[in-house]
Amino acid sequence: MALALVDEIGRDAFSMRKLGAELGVDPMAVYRYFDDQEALFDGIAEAIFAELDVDTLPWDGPWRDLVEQYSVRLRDALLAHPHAVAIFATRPLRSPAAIATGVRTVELMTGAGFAAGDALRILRCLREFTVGHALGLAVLRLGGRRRSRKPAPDAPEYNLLARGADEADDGDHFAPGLAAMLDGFADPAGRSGDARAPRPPRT
Amino acid sequence: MALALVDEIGRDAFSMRKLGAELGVDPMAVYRYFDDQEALFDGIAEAIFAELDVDTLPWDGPWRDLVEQYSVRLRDALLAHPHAVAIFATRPLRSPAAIATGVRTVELMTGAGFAAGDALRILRCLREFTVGHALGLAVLRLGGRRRSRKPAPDAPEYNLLARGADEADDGDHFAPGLAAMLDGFADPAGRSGDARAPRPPRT
DNA sequence: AGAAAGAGTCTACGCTGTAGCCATGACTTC
DNA sequence: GAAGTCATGGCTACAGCGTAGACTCTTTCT
Repeated sequence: MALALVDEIGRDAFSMRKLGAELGVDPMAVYRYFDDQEALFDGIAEAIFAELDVDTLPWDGPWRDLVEQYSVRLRDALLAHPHAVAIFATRPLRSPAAIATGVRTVELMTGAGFAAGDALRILRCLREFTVGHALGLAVLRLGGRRRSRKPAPDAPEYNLLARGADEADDGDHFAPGLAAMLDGFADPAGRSGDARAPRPPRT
Repeated sequence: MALALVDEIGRDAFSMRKLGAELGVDPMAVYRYFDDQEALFDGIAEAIFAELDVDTLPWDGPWRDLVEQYSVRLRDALLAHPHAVAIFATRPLRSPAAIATGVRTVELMTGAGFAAGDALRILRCLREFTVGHALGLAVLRLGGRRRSRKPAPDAPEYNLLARGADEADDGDHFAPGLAAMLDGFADPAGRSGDARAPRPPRT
């Protein structure tokens, strides 16, 4: 499986020839099933999307729970394949399954009173934040090269950034960020109203 | 200039040899200045960051204006180089200039009452959303291949997603998303009133 | 004067994506 | 059974890639 090989050796080291070798098959045989490497990467993106298992999302609950769950699952699925996040992030993903999920979500949100355009805007924001987060985190975790060499707490150049980095883990801002964005969308005028899921306390 | 060449022919078509040809120089000459292609791409990312011209940001105003301006400028700079967005998004950017900007921003936010860790979390969220947005948009705009073939409004398969896409342009959700996230961070308890008051100290 | 450093060039190696053509076996249609 | 079609995989070959290593030429420092 192409995704597994990318997970193992990374996107840069990946090649059609190695994929063929992994499958015990001539490299050119892969081209029977995919037009070219781009198409194969499209398949990888779809495979990651399939791991979301969108059917088991809380489709019957409030829209906020649904999109929050969706975002968390997407994040987790992406971080499970750090070497493939960039592949996922750099293509549109117009597979029927993805489109169907999008339609279903917009339907649910229009049912909750959103205009279709507004619903789509919110979903795009969430997706972009989630993908951006996963990509940034994957890059950080993989980028083994020269590590950040953060100054020690008693060093003179120990600045606020370093202290902030000590206080904040690399990935623990996703849930707060997601909640903040949803809060902002749910309550755009600052008025409190109907559905406001209780936010998990930060830290 | 490497960035200009990437802008022109795209990242995939880019090669050290073509860069050398563009500069009217032997391809290997580039290796005098950059260890390898990765280091050169690091330089491209730094060049994009330099275009932000962070010194002219509203450093004397409220933190929210600052980070909002910063995000908008980052988005604009990235979208000005659609072929290079993926390059920017897939490396950590630890240049001195970028670190100094981060330190300065965190300083301003702690001055406004934030804990350093919380400030850093907020900045990370904004950066990830911004980069994710620019990347998604660049991919959409460049991905010429099979266009989306959205169904016509009177076609039977004209669904809510298509209607949403008609109502919402590709890129017009960035400002609302940014505002929503900032609203959410400024008013984390969901209570209306004097927004943008930082949270009481954590733990 | 010589030494050292910097800049650019040339060659070569192992790797890449993939076009084109051929071999094989299974299945369909007479 | 015979003949044709089709899916699958193998092999070869080509143009291009990143870059290691050794070389030359020019400028600057002592």
